[in-house]
Amino acid sequence: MTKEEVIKEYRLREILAAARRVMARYAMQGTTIDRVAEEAGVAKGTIYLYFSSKDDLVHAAVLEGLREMMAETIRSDDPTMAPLERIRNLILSQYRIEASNQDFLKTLIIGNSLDIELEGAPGREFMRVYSDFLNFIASVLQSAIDRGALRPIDPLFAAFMLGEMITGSLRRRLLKLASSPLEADADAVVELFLKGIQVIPCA
Amino acid sequence: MTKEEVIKEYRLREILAAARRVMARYAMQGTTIDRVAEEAGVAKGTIYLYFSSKDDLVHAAVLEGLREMMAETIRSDDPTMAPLERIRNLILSQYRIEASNQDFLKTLIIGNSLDIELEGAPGREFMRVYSDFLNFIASVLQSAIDRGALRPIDPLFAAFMLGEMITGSLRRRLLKLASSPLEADADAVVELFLKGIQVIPCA
DNA sequence: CAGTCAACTGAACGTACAGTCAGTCTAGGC
DNA sequence: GCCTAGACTGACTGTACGTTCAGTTGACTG
Repeated sequence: MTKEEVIKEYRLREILAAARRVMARYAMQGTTIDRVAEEAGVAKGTIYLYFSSKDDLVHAAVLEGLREMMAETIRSDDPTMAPLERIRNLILSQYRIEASNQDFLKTLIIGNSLDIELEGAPGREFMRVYSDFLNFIASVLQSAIDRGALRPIDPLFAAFMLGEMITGSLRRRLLKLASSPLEADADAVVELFLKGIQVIPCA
Repeated sequence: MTKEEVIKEYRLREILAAARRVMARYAMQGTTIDRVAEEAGVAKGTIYLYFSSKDDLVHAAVLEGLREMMAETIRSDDPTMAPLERIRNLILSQYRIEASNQDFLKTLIIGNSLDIELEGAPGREFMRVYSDFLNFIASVLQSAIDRGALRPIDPLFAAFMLGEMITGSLRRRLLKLASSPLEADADAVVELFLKGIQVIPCA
């Protein structure tokens, strides 16, 4: 990589990071090119040297954020753990990761959000990244099923619902409907996901 | 109520209904006062006789939509049912209701969404309505706990998570990640909520 | 040191809308 | 049948913001 390429790469990162900070601070509506340019310390026009449009920039920034979070979750996986422990560990990790990105996530899961067309290149890109992640979680669940630790539930369904439960639990915090410590919250999700709410009958 | 009041009330309903149709069709970004006016068959200025701003209109329309759906769920409740049957019935009802409003909900749960400040009058109004609903669901769960059908879980937590699971399941459909028949989907949520995914050990 | 070129700048442009208001219409009272 | 109040209209205004592009900068070359 030449020196110029390094600088360009650095600028790109800087603009993406600035975009995410602006999104976290001003929500989607308040995210303007002017603000991102100011935050990144570049002129408005410069942004258009790196991104073809505002949508392009926003999509890239969000995608990057999600990708990082998913990668971090996957990195925290330890395949040598016992199945249930492994799942519990993944849930706690993702919970922690989502919580530490809550300013960024806030603009995605409460208040205003993305304007994305499911059909269309960016939408498909999102779905591809997300599906990869779901497949990873599903494979972990599947291996637990194979080992007899889980009921033979559809692993993709369970993976999706698990994500929704974690995000939902975070949303509950952001809506100020929960004030319990983070760990207690995460444990409650683990418990609910594994055991449900019904009184456990004798199998 | 005088004749004029009846007419004004009718206009108000018409504008709110038009706003919801426009939201469902064009998503939040594409919802303009011009479009709502055209859809309602009134002039732009007329809308400002009934609502003080675009935000005011949008908030009122969304609130009305949510209120109706919640009321319909509550109406479907039958307190004489056995606890688990009663919960199952509520889940299936809400699932059906959400599914039949999916065009409207789509703009709220995927793609772009509301720009609402949690503090501030509209935000507090939303939370009040939503909390009422959660309290209702929680009371149903509590009565099942009292009867020994459910584990002694925090009922407000469970009520919230249940809502997230149902909405999440609908989101999965909207994202085209599920194509199973609606009933099968709803049943899977019931099952997951009640029993979790773990193999049921002998109590 | 002059010349070249790509990166960068930010004033200016165009547009899409929210919101306004002078004017029109109509129903009901006198 | 005229008058008035207030509901309604829609052309117009103001503005915020995405996008552009003519000009500037500065690093490298010969």
